[in-house]
Amino acid sequence: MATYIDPSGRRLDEYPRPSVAVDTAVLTVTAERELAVLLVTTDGGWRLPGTFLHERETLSDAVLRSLLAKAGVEGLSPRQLHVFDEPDRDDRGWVLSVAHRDAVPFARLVVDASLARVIPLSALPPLPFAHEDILKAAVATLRADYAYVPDPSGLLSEPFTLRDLQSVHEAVAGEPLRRDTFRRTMEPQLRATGDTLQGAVGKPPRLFARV
Amino acid sequence: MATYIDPSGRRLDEYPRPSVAVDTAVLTVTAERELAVLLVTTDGGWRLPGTFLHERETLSDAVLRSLLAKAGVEGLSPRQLHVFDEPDRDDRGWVLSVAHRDAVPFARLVVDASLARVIPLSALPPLPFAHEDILKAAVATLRADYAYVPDPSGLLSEPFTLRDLQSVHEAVAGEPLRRDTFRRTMEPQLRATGDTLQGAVGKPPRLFARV
DNA sequence: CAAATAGTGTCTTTTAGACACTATTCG
DNA sequence: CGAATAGTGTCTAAAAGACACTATTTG
Repeated sequence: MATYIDPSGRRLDEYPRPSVAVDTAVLTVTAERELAVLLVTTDGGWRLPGTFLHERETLSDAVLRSLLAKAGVEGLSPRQLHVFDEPDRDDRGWVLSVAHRDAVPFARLVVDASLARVIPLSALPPLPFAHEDILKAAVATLRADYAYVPDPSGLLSEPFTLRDLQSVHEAVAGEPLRRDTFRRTMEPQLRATGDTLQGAVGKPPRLFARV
Repeated sequence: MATYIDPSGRRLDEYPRPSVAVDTAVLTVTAERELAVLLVTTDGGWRLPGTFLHERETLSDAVLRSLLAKAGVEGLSPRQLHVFDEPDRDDRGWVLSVAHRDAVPFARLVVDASLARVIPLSALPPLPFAHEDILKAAVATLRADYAYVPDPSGLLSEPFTLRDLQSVHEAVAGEPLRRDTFRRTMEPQLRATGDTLQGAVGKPPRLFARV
């Protein structure tokens, strides 16, 4: 890559540099089938988990590091949402914050309740300004991902029934979905295991897996 | 916003900081109705225009500064695409590059041909690796924007005929569009000026403006 | 058998695509 | 009038939505 040249001839990588942080909205669906987000608490308030970028670390690695510490979760695949220029004017310095999103099964989030909680979106505490926007963007992208594809983030453990899958999709969408249309959209994208789920009233549902 | 706390108790904003650059794909449609991109030349090669972020400057301002210098264009509204972690391994340091996209009428691009050119996508020279990805993402978002909305980036000067509008949309889409479907999609979103364009063969087309 | 849930057939509505027809101008 | 382009009616195809029916289990 060519060097960026400045009219003054100065080497531009010698200008002052910003601190770079990552903040991540980790979304999940609770056992009660509510869309929820991982929040951490500091100074009595709540915020999305984040950290400063360490030297030569990738953004993705910084996200994973911050989440491993706060939610004991590994193997995520964070997705970038947006860079916030001025995350906070009264902060201690010049900070860029790169917002990320991830989604993970509730069972894989192991949080120390004194540091972090998984909180349903219906019971959200006040968040720092930019964090509300990050959360909105995170939910919007998750909804787009789930609109036509069965559980692309693997929130549901396999095998599952179509009813289970629909309830997860409804939690993500935040609204009820039509049973027949949902089945016709999703079933062709699933693999029937050949088994059925026994033991409940009614016709035993077939079990499916992704791909 | 709460302070980011480190297990070691170190103030994380005292870690080494990356240089932050912006690179922008400025797209336009030429008089020949070809989708084209602004490229700058350095060391005999071509690349997307970019610059390092100056102190306390917003990303958007850095994009505008770099484009004002290279294409004499003002009043853009750059849109973030993605942050590249490792824009170049053999670069002189630790650099994050924030990719942007913008679209501007061809007539407003005033380039010094020895520094920069507007080059149709059909005649693209080799670009640095990440820049090809930026360009792809820029085109994809522009296509999404233009799919159902008449010229949202204002590439066409008003007033215009539906034929003109369609040719711009075809340049963006990279494929021919159906005339009747296109009209039915776009006309309800336009305002007829009440005038027609005189002087050519055939029925004089009505003139429209956005909103 | 009644209740409950799974799974499907089919009609309607909506939207996109295809095609051809009418309308108005220039030369 | 013929050629050219603008604008529209309408049929068809595909997709989404609505609704009700059949199927299979438990108790």
